[in-house]
Amino acid sequence: MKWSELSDNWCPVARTLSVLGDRWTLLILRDCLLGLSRFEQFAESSGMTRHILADRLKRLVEAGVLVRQPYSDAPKRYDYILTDKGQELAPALMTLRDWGKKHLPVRRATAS
Amino acid sequence: MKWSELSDNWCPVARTLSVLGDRWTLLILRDCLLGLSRFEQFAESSGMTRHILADRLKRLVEAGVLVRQPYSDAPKRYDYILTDKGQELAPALMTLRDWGKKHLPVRRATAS
DNA sequence: CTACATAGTGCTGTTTCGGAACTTGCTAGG
DNA sequence: CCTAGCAAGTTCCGAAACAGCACTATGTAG
Repeated sequence: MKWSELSDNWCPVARTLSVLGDRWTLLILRDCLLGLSRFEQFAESSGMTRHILADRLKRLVEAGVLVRQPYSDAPKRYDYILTDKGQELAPALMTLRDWGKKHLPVRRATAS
Repeated sequence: MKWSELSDNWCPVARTLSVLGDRWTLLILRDCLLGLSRFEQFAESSGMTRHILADRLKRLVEAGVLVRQPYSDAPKRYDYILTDKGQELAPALMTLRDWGKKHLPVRRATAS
């Protein structure tokens, strides 16, 4: 089965994953919840390629999870802001964060 | 950045996603929470290819999210069972389920 | 006119994935 | 013994997705 066919699945979990179940999308949502809103910020924070980032942002806007708000007219520039719909995913991210903190400690020392 | 490099990320969300952030893994977890435990059951329920399924199950066992318990000696056969660590992901799946129910209604009529 | 900043696109080679067939180990039937 | 069937993978190949880097578009500053 192709991934794209999941959007009409009987299972709401599967439908949700058809929107944000790929490798990078949830990372973008994390950044949004951290307050980031611009292309270059997402690119730097997540480390994903600009190519994929552009695609994911477009999909998230189409899905109504983000909105694209102009913050500059001169060179057309946009902020990507979470909608209420997107905000409602915060609890899931929290759970994933707590799970990672508890079960996946960093292996390489990062503390000085 | 490659996906595999995410496992040492400073962010616990990123580390969690390095384990279960790909297209099919959360669907396997869903099936586990629904009570499925065998290869063929996962394959049929999720619709993913056996190839990918075998790989994901292996990863989840390595990550300690599932355990592989023999249920037959004669032809060696195994159940894949959620560990406590895996059970702790249930709240995240619930959130995704509720979000899907609320925001992603099925487009094709499935009710009779 | 050059340099810089933001937000993407295009191109190319590498990975991963989808689909179907094949393998392995064992049981059941003829 | 020979064939069929089941469960759990594994192999192979073509297709899709991805990583990395360069390049474009639009505007500002010097």
